[in-house]
Amino acid sequence: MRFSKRFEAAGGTGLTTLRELAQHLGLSPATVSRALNGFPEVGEKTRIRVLEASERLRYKANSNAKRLATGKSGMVGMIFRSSRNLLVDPHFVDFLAGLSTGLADREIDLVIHTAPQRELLAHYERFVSSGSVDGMIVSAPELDDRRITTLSERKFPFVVHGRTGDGVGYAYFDIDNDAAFAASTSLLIELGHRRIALLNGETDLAFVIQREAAFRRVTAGRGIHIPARFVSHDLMSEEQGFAHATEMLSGRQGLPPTAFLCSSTLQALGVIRAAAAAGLNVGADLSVIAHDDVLPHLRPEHFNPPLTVTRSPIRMAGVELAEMMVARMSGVDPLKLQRMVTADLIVRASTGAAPLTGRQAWPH
Amino acid sequence: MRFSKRFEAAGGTGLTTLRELAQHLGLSPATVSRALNGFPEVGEKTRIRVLEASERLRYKANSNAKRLATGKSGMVGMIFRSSRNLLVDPHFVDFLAGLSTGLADREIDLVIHTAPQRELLAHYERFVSSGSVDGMIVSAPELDDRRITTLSERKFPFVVHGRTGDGVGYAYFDIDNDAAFAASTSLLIELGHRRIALLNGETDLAFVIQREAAFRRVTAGRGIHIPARFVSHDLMSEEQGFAHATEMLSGRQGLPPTAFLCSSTLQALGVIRAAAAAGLNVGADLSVIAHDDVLPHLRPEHFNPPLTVTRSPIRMAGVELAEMMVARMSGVDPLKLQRMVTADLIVRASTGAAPLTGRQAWPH
DNA sequence: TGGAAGTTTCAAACCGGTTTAGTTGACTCT
DNA sequence: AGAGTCAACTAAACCGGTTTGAAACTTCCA
Repeated sequence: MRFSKRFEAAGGTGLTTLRELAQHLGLSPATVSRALNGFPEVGEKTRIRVLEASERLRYKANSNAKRLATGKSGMVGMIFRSSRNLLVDPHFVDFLAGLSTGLADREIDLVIHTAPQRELLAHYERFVSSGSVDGMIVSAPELDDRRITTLSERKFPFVVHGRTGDGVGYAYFDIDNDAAFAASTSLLIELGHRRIALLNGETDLAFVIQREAAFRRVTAGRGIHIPARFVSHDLMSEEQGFAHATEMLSGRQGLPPTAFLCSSTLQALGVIRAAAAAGLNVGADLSVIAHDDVLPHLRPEHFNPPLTVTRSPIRMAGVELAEMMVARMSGVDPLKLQRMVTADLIVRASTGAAPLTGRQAWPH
Repeated sequence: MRFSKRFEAAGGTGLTTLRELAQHLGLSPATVSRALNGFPEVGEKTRIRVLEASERLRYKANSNAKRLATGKSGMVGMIFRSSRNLLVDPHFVDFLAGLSTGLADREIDLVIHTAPQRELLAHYERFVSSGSVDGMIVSAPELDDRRITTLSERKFPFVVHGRTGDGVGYAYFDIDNDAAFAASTSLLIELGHRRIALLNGETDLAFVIQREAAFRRVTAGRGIHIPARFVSHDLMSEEQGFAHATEMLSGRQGLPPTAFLCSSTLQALGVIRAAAAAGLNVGADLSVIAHDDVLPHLRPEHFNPPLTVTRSPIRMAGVELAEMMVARMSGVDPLKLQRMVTADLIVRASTGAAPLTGRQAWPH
């Protein structure tokens, strides 16, 4: 038997180790390590010898040994709750795509971990204090997010996509949800709409609450009352958009809305389908606006009619957060790593003057 | 100063170590390690003492030390080429979603790594022989895929989504592309179509070649000639589908096709848009079939008209491959881990009898 | 009562790198 | 010539777990 039982059990791969390489060269492991890692205190000819031999013997440093010795993993992590399953949400997945390419540019790998809701925080703690990763990415925060408080307490580097509020102490990248939804709402009101519906996301998410607050502030400011049945909280999918729009347009509960404001282009797609089913003409009988996260294969400019949107690529957010994550890991003050971008309002054919019946004030 | 310089540099976190925990309990590290890992040779009262103390002191084993000692990482990896950027492709991303949830069920993490095309194989080698991961997932293989040969040579556990051919020696999960596209093609021919176009994916991918081979075999078998301009190879996106369909329908190069066979529902969406622009009625003037990978927010049954498809959820492939990966890592013979599923043909309103002009044989 | 067998526990080696704290030898300065 | 400086290299400690091989303590039986 060539290898000891212990060696086999330990997953011994029979690959070249640093010690073997050093022995082969008649050098100490220390020197070889330094030569390979580009430290200055190695002679030029020695370095070349080492690099050549390492190439020839196909030496690859054991990454786990390296991580143990340096205390750095070269990876950042992300944890999903298996219940809610963010991985089904295309917005989220597209963010992930941006993130991983952004990290790759900096030679950092992304570790994806999934845990059930009730164990979520425990997994965060384990991930953080086991040294698996050098930083964490938090996405879709809730208004009072315990992941964020946990990571902050542990003083572990992390960045957030979205933010729980103003004046927070962590690094984040977010769009100005308030400005975007205020602008959309104002546009609809200026077009004469008074019965405006909001198809929003699930209630506990911070951005959902922020968007809704803007919507309610602007409508209230113009003296417009929004009945409860005009606001829905649900998955931001085509199906749910269709279902809620169909219900609202049916008029079963009272006059239907003349305009829909959607948190996502998927929901808008559902609204358009519901409008078609109801024989309504989008852009004339009914106006639709959505926030556009720029999903790669869902182009609101190709909808029929082309969709009015507030636009901000979610993939870009991923790329930016990758950069922030790296900065954060190297100790940059989180307060200097807070970025909020405005989403541009792009007016297309899906919005138009409110039909006359829609201009009447809502009976209180 | 509480900690040594060395300690700080090594990322010393001030967290409880196994040795500290052992000292605290008046036991040896060996016993504590065994107690925590459920080995039988530990007294019951001792085990309870250890577990309680570990809980109380919030002990979390350092994962890198564990990995070094055991030679197992508990992670599997996936490498993307940054150039082609599979991460833009929703099919691929949805596969990833299935994969990561499937792996999570088995407590395995997924590591995502990105590398430029020309360094791709080197990164595979480094990933594999540095012990970073216990297994690799290969997606979208080419017909003669060097990633597969490299991994095979290294005898490293891996599974493939798709397959390079018949009688291969590695573990894979694939849909029966041949049967699916043969069935679609046959359906169109039986409906009287003779001028059939194929909108396919990028040329070098194995499934693209397999699908096209089936298409050509069935048409040729019925004596139908397919001119080169009726077959396109491109990204499987809505835009490209629209562009190719528009060009083919323009009739600039000769009679337009009366039917389109698409490798993806996205392309079909583009074809439908092109048909509308050309004033053609899908289902009557023009038939469209696509393969449906069941992207969560792109439901061909909601297209207008509802789309005839061959259907096989790509997300499920991810889940299945996760299971296979685990089996493969624990040494199961790869030949026992080969699975091919058939895609069901679901006929909807987008296919219909060929218009009379379409029934004429193609002039050779 | 002595010894075999079985159960718990421990000291030390090990995984494969990195880093500290020197040592060696050549060169410079006075 | 002797002290001081500097470049190049090394031995050994270290990161924090796991596992081997042996020792200590019980228990059981002749």
